[in-house]
Parts: sequence; C-alpha cells; structure tokens
Amino acid sequence: MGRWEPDARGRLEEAAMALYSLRGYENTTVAEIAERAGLTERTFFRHFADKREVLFGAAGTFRERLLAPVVAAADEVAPIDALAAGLGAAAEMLQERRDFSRQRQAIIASSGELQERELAKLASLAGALADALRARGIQEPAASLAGEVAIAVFRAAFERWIADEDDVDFPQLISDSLGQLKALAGGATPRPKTLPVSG
Amino acid sequence: MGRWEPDARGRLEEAAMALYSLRGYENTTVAEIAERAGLTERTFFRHFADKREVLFGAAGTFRERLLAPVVAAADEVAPIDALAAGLGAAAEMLQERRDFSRQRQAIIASSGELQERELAKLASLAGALADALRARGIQEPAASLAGEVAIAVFRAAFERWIADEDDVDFPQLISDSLGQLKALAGGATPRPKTLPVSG
DNA sequence: ACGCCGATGACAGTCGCTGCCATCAAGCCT
DNA sequence: AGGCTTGATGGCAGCGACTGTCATCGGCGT
Repeated sequence: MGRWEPDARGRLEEAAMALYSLRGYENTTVAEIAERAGLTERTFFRHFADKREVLFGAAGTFRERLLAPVVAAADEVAPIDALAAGLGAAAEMLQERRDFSRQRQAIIASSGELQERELAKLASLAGALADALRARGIQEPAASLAGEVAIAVFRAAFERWIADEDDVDFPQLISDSLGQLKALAGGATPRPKTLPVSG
Repeated sequence: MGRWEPDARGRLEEAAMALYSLRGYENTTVAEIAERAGLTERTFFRHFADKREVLFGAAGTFRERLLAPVVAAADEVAPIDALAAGLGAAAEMLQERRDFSRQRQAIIASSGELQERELAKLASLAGALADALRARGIQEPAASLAGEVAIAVFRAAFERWIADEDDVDFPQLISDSLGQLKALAGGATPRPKTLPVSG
C-alpha cells in the first residue's frame, strides 16, 4: 500500500481535524496538514480533491445508512415514513460519535467555505433520497421536494442535537422535527393564487 | 465615480456572464473578465469578493422581494401562507427576466463551485425567512424548518419553470409545489419512535 | 534476481486572491 | 486658477490552493 506507514488517508484526516481545530481552517495550509501526517502536499491532493474534502471522508457511509431504510421500505409504507426511517438510522449512526460530530461541526461552522461544502453534500443526499423515492414510484417534482424536505428536517434536528447540553436522543429529535413539519404544512388554508398580504 | 467609464460593476457582471457562457466558468480567468470590462484584475476583486460572487449581484433585490410579503403579512395569516406570498412575489420578479434567469442557471449548473455558492445563497435566504417568522412569534426550530422547507418548495418550482419549454406561470408552479408539500406531510401516519424498516 | 505496478516525492507552473502604494479624476475650498 | 481632499483604479509582489509531469521507492509475482 503506502510507501512507509499505512493508512495515509486516515492520517491526513486526523491531522486536518487537529490543525483545523487548533489554528482554524483558514490559518492552516495543506502543506502543514501533509507534514503532520508525514506526507507531502502533493500526496494530500491524491487522496482528497481539495482542502475541504478531507473533512467529509465518512460521507459515503452516512449516505448508505440514510438510504438503506428508504430503499428497503415496503411499498405500503408512506413516503414520509420511509424517509423518517432513513433519517432515524442516520441519526443513530451519528449518535455513536457525538464528540466527533461536535468537533467536526464546530470546524465547519467556523468557515464559510466549509459550510458551502456541507450544503453541497446535504443537497447531494437530498438528490439521492429523491432517486430512492422515484424508484418507489413517486413522480417529479414531488420526489425532489420530499428529499429536500427530509434534509431540512434532519438539519433542524441535528442543530438541536449539537446545541443541547444533555445527551438528548437524536432519533427522538428527528421525530419532533417531523411533527413540526406536519404542523406547518397541515394547518394551512387553501391558497389563492395571489394572497392579500398587506394594506 | 469611476476613473473613466461609469458602472464598472455592471460591466464586470456582463463580461463575466458572457465569458462564462462562451468558454465555461473554469476556463475563464478573472483577468480575462476584467480585460473585457476595460479594467484590471485588481479592480474586479474590489467589486466582488471572489470569482463566483459576480453572478449573484441581484441577490439583494431578490431577498427583499422574497421577505417583504412575509414581514408585511397580517398576524392572522398562517405561516405557510405568509411564506407562499413571499415565494410568489419572488417568482414574479424572476418571471420578468426569464432568458436571463435561464442563461444564468445554465452557467451555474455547469460548475460545482457555482452550485455550492448558490446553495449557500439559498441557505442564507432560508435563514432570513426564519428570522422573519421568528418576528411573527414562531419559535425555533420550527421557524428554521419552515424557512428551509419554503426554499425547497421554491427550488422545486424553479426547476420546473426553467426546464419547461413553454412560458408557464411561475407563481402557479409555486402553488403546485406547495400542494405537493401538503400532500407529503399531511398524508402520513403518526410516527413511532422506531420504525420497522426491514426484516 | 528481475521486472512490474501502485503510491509517493519533487518540481514547475497557473490561477485565485490579498496587501501595499502610486496614480488619476472629480469635487471643494480659498 | 491653484491646491487639497477623496474615492476609485493600476501596478506589483506575494501567498496558497491546485495540477501536470516525471523520477523514485516499495511490495509483489515470476
């Protein structure tokens, strides 16, 4: 595998997390990350497309956990319940690494570039959820809308989970957010094409 | 104002749109944009924070149009109807510049960097909507969730509007998307804490 | 022992982006 | 008219992210 020590990729991820936390993302150069990992800058870019991507190594596993329940759900299960199952599974996965998730989120929150990348990753997940729903017979644009709404539900629950002092149950927060979604969408009046909004 | 010709900012925006369309975003350098606008690279970065931002000059106006109806809505109006009014106003604004919107969206769709920036802009709008809802008494995390759901509704309608051959009514598409949202969230069963997803 | 191959190092180069200072144009004051 | 101030611009040097290219090293099979 590697020329000397094994798991070059993992060492780069660890070095990046440590340096981003210590000096901040923008004050850390790729060369410094590589040096800390015992590698060169050029090798960093062979393992990660750019300076941001090193924080998203677990995105693949997360995606699988999120999608599996949606794909596996029986046909009779309502779309929102299939999505809820996926969100719950994803939440359980993160709950096993709460400290890691918090540190990672603190880093991302400190940099606009990283927030943009995270939004892109979440949008990609929304698209994958939409694909899974289409496979279940849901048409566009309902499938895409549902995928994005599911991600919005996840984000709302995730923020509470990260912010909460106590070790609250993440899947339960997902369930709460879903309840709020239903309150929002369900308690409304039929919509005229143009609403009287002022005067 | 300017040293020679007026509206340096506008000239840079036009030059960027033209070059991004002609050779693609990644094959266009900032120096080329500046040269086409009769300016220098250094001046480009005085008007725009980075190479992406030059495509988002109208974001401020769009934000105002989106937010105004939400802020101005009477207290009795349900949150989702206030959001619907804002989305409708924003849609009307874009409908007046359909060709421009299409060209701009084609550019954004061609570059991952630009898609990330657009997602960040949309997320910022979702946050602003959440702020407006909080001013109306909606608590967190319902306000943030509602803001993001509203943006998801907008995106679903926007994609249809851009893709459609005919000149369909954008505000009507917004209304359709809202209907799909209600179908998604309203037609669900109560949620058990753990769902049977497999086996 | 030899050769193959994937991973790494080394180097040069482009481009996005910033700091610093000089320069120019226009308005204002005397 | 002449000089001063102010805001926008040009020019230049430099850093850091990222890429292409080639040499090199280590492990592996034969």
